[in-house]
Amino acid sequence: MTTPGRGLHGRVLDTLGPAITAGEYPPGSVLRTDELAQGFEVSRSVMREAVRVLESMHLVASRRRVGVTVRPKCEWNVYDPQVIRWRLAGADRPHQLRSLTVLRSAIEPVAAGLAAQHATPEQCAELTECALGMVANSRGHRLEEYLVHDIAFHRVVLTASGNEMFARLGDVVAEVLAGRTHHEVMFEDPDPAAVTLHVQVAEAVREGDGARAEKLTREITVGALEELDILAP
Amino acid sequence: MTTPGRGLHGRVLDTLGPAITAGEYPPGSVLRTDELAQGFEVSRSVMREAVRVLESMHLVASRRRVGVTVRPKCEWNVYDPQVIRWRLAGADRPHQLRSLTVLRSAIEPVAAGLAAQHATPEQCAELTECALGMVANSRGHRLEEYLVHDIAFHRVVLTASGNEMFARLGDVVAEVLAGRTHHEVMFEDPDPAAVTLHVQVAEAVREGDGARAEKLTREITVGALEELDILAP
DNA sequence: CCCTCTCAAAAAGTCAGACTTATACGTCAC
DNA sequence: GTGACGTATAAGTCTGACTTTTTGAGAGGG
Repeated sequence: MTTPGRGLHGRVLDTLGPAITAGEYPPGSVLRTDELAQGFEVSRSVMREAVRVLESMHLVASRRRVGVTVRPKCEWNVYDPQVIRWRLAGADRPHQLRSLTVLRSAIEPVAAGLAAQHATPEQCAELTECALGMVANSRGHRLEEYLVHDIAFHRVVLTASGNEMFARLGDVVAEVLAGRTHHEVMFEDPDPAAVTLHVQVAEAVREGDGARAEKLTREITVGALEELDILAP
Repeated sequence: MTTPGRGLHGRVLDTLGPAITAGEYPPGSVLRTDELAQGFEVSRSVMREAVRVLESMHLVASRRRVGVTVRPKCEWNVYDPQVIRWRLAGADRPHQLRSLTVLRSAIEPVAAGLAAQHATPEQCAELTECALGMVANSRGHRLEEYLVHDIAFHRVVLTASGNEMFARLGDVVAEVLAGRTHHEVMFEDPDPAAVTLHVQVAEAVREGDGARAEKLTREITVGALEELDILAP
């Protein structure tokens, strides 16, 4: 994804980050830098850099004379893409997937509404292309090809919204969509109704109809919520 | 806010972070670790730790034989609370405040709807208390006292939603509300209509009326958007 | 003239060891 | 029991030497 082996401290993080986010060390656990360095067979400098990164993610707090203490889950920087990836890779996956899907359901409709106002002609064309790609791969178990276009579609919408906070959620949405295709439901072809909705969103954005784009996107995200059995009776 | 002087590397970040997020180094600029270390009069170890943190925020990328290059704005981890604080403290403030207010307008209504379903009796009580505090301080230039209750109110709503992603936006909303009171409009007493809306949201949540809580919160956020002249004609 | 291959310089990366500083905790006197 | 004091501990800092990767320049050949 990002960069596999970007230095020794990176490889330490690849092990330590998932371990912490998976809850292997309960909140308040104390780690010693020296012991960790020995355990990973790296120098203290390297281990210190790794700890600094974990600290910047608010996963741990380092205090003199005490050690490196694991912070409670509620203090983590849960929007850090790295943290999201670690959690999606671990036992927390289902819970994380639900949280992110709810987040999507709040963001994407608003983003689509803004995209209808701000999208450039190029972005409109790209959007239409993505929607057509989805249609073309919606039958015959072409799940991977469908996924590529689905991800691209939502990424364009978020970018075209013109809001940098929305735009940066493109990677998160990509992870959620990929996760759904690879590990959850979706054994057969995607819901035809969802495909149609994507085409209609592209239309609405092209026509500058923000209200319609928002409403249609809300229907898409409601579908995503229902797939995960997140709904109020 | 967090911890002022948590080590030398922290003090380096306090200078370097704001400088980068303010755009003082254009994207692609190359910094040398050794030169920076000399400039800040710290050892290379300390400077390396600082660079590692900036790297984990995707503000810079470190490559051998090249140096530490500043990444383009669109790649930054803009949800990192530290990055948000740095940007709010710099020249980017107005733009950042708008982005975050739009984000609020997408998140908070949905969060309020969920809070109506999931809020504990304690949270309902706390919410009512906050709303009453806002009413009590809505007249007579008691802006600071009003702000405290306003922040607490929105924090409770986000927490009570039961979604960890929403909950972690409490700090962001606090920054936005504080920013509005301290640096933007709001020279006189807050809008009475907004105060009433908060009281009604507390009611709706207490009664478990998610749809009403969502709708009322949407009115609140629309008001916030209008204050910043963000609206479509 | 252009292309490729080689090589050396440059900057990050790694390591080891010594030293400093803050602080939790135990001890002792009161 | 309460307070002041001292000590052990683990993080923090600094330094200097060494390694590794990568780029860009220059040599050589087509």
